[in-house]
Amino acid sequence: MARQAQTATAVLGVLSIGPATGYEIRQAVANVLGHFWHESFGQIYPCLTELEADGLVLAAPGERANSRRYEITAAGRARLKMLLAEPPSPQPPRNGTLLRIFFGRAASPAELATVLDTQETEARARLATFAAIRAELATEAAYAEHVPYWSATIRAGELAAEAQLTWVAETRAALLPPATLPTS
Amino acid sequence: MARQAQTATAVLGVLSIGPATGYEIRQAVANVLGHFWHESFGQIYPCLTELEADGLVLAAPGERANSRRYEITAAGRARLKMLLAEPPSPQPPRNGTLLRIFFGRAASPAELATVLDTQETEARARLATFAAIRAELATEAAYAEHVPYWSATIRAGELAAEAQLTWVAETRAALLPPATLPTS
DNA sequence: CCAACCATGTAAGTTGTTACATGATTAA
DNA sequence: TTAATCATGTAACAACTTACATGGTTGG
Repeated sequence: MARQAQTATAVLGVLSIGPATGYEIRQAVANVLGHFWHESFGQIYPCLTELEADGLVLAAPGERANSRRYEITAAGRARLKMLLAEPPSPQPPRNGTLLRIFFGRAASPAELATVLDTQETEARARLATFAAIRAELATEAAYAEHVPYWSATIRAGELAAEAQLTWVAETRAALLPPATLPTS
Repeated sequence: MARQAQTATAVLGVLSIGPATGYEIRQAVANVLGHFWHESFGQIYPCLTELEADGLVLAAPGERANSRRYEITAAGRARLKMLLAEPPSPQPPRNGTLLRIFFGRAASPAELATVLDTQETEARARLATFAAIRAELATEAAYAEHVPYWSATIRAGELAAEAQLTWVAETRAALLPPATLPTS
């Protein structure tokens, strides 16, 4: 139960919204949720097999040959509720950018500037993606009950990205010699 | 080179500040840097052995029996500079809290409230820790050259924690029924 | 008909954690 | 003297990724 509990949570969660094939679960995880949670094929299929064996999901033959559409069972919903109530197992921090800044004295200013530029570009790209997702969410009437939760999730990403932009600006001013600024 | 490259960066980075035993490296990583980067014993010792074989660090007998104090070599500094210049390999997102919020419709409001409370407590604790580290940094004259970099790293943590507090407040208002508020 | 996509699954390999084994030193 | 801390290292295990193997379906 401890094993793959986190993957099971994600898979059951997706199925709690509606039936899906393994492929579609992967797609769902790769889209909105993908900005906060990652799963790969190699985990999803074995997990589905296990969940089926435990009676937490049911497989029906899909529209295509060899495809199976999974549905969550009542037991599956109960399990999901349990899993959601468990305290999230913290992922050990591994922030490559901050590792580079922390040991920044051993690097050259040009390298630090690149790190900060990349960080800024990525944060802006994420904000743009979130804006696009929000626009899409507004038109999806079918999932109206879920929208507040999805919106809250996206909001976390937006605030984190904004904090990152603030940090980049502050850090540029603090660590980079003014001469390297492109202005004037 | 790809293998354990990230661990090697952290280990060489610590040694670029001063000589240390494997145990001390672990300590260093567990303290300030530990809020942004994690390494375990099982990685550090084999990594040191490899680095020594590659001539990037030198081992001298330490003060205690069976202890070895490692020093970075010129080649080690050069390698560190290279590693710091490489783009950080992104860690796949696995935010347990956001996973729980995203599927929040399948959970009860009480469980959501707990998740948010935990998030808030953790963020506040982190801010307190960062304040303590800042106070300590101010008194350390020996590492004055590194302080701007360490300070920038801590600042990233502070901004992230503050963003998290903002998010918790917003999300409570958006997702939790007003009746569950403890006020009046 | 061919490319792109839908769809499932496995096997090998890498990475990282945890527990264990061992023992010296220091402070209470 | 006993607990905590310093110190190193390994072995087993768990988690996760990647590449591979396979084949159906749809649209241009």
